[in-house]
Amino acid sequence: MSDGRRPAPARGRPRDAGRDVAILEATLLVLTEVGYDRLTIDAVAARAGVGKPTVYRRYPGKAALVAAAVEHRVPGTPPATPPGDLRAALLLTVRWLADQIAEQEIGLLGALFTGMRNDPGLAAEMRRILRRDEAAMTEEPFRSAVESGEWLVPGAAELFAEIAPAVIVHRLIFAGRPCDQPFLEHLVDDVLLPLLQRR
Amino acid sequence: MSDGRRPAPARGRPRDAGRDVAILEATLLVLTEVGYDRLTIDAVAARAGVGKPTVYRRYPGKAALVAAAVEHRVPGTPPATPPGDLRAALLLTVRWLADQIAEQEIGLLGALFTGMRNDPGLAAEMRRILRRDEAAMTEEPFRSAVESGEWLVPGAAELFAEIAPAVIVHRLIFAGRPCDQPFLEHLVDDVLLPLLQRR
DNA sequence: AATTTACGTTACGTTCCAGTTTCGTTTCGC
DNA sequence: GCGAAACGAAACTGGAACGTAACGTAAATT
Repeated sequence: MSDGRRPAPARGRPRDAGRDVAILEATLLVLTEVGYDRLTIDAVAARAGVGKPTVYRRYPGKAALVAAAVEHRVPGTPPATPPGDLRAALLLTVRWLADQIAEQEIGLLGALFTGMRNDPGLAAEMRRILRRDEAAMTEEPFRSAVESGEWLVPGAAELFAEIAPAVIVHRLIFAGRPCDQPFLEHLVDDVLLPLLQRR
Repeated sequence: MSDGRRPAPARGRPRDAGRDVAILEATLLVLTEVGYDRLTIDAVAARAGVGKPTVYRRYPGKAALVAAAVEHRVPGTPPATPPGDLRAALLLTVRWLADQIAEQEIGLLGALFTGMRNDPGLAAEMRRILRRDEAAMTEEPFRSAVESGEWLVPGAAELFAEIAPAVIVHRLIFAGRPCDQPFLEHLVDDVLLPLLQRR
């Protein structure tokens, strides 16, 4: 939404764009490290090598800062999938997805959990980002699959986006178990493939 | 784990069991209302109609209090399912599950998200509770289904417990959309039934 | 009755963090 | 060069919540 940039001051010293990105990247770092509620502006400023007023000059508070940081975040691109082998493509995508969630997104999901209670705007923003990432994620494996002449149930991409992240997050958070290779193969062979290729 | 009860004081005024449950129930109430991190001991004490030292006499801090409250919580019992109609049974169970999660468990999941960062013990405790609840949940519909001579894939109960809560939570939290009737029918017809009856 | 402990109330001191202000310095546009 | 605004450092105020201690009272054991 608002990125903290004013229309046209045009007078006096302009803001340092380098500090802009330093603040956002530091926010993401702190967010993934300690979670949303333990994130403090002081910690972000220190990590960014920046004074605290420099942060407050750009964002009114924690919610806006985190929203801007998540917005700024460039999601990793899913790996290119080999054409002609749907199982391998799904396995590759699911492994990449599990790594992404385990390494980065847990902090974002925690922010979503925490922030949605008091700041619905932040929650909506984060959901928008997550949808964007998921869309980018589901595009690749199914495009190559369809190109290979593979038959898939209609709405396969949506079904995948609905189930795969859910099950992975459920295992990581609620079960507290890692998404190792046997689990991912189970997910692909016993859940995803039967659903996507069902006729 | 520890429920804050001493072995055998046997002398002096005994602790009031009524206050015990009042504290735990107030904790659950506040937890579902404001979430884990915004839960304060003062609020719990006030809600329970109890002095703050009375809480601290029983639990050393927030983590132990929440753990005990979640332990004490009696999970709602899933509705009895009609035999001979697996689809109706699943639909009933899934609807009940969605209501449970939307009404109560979101606070618990938030506590899990928050607590796992600084208090692994609390996280483990909450996972144990969640497993217990899920076990109680999956027991009913599949017992009646098997009794009716319905054929199910081996490990059907585990598969259900792995997928249904995950997809429901994903929709509620990440997508921010309600689990209305069309969604639940989609979940049962397009995901659960095909997987459980696959041969 | 004496003792021991729980209880509520109230009042603390502490810590953490938010958000602001001040000040001296730096960097830009004009 | 001059003014305006950003910058870092630091100090500051205020609030919220923690956890503890002190008091008088209530309830149990012996």
